[in-house]
Amino acid sequence: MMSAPKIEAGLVSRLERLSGEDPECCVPDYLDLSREVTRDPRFATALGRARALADESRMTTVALLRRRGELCACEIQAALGVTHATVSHHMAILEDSGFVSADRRGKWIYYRLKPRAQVEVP
Amino acid sequence: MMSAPKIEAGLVSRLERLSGEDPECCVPDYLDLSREVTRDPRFATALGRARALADESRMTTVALLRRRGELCACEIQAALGVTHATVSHHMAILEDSGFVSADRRGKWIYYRLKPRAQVEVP
DNA sequence: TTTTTATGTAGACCGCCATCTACATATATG
DNA sequence: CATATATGTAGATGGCGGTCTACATAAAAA
Repeated sequence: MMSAPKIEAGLVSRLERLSGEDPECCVPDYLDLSREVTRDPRFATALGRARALADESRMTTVALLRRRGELCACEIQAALGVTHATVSHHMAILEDSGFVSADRRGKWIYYRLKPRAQVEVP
Repeated sequence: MMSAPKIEAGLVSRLERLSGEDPECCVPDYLDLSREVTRDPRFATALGRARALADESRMTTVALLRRRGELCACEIQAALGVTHATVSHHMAILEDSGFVSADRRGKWIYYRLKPRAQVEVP
């Protein structure tokens, strides 16, 4: 959304007309309002968490962890049917977004869900 | 996740060993467990909702609707700084995933949030 | 009706990301 | 130590999706 597309002249004139015909009608600078929202640190967090769940493998992993409580990487690999490299990739994303915590016990690394495994829009 | 990668022989043997050495230890067929989870209709719904929020433009739109209550497409266009075609694309996704409802009043289509604008893993 | 405004649709482009292979690192075991 | 197992990392690749332009449709205004 960071490119610089053309805003139709009609839209601009309508906004100007709106703000002109009724002083009580607050027509904000929509772009600024948007920027204010996205500047909120919670916005980046929420977006990261949504992205983390927006993948079938990761959503499956979280769903499985909800049921099994704890799974090691190799069990997740078996469940997803992917390579261990892919599992490692996914678990890093789930850790970074705060969904899971990792706990190494010997050769194995066990993952479990952190509280509140959901996404809320700020 | 639907390709058919190679599962290392070591993983298979470990699972076999695990299930062998302790009859109480339930080592499920992980792939089947995964399939059971993803077959749940709520899984597809949750995944669709996560995907819907996993985009900066749409997350911004939902956040703005939470603050403003109601916005027409052209206002959303101004806020996002994209073309109307892009807005139309995004709003269709937000409608399909159940986040927003549309209400046509004259030339304008106003969008508002439906209750429970969040994503929960089934 | 003709024109303008608001939104939808179709198709193309392009960057991002999920996945893989190959190699590296960590841990345990012989 | 050497070997086997478990996981991490780097780089390549292919497909999905966000965005655009161009055209189509809906609704109001002239």
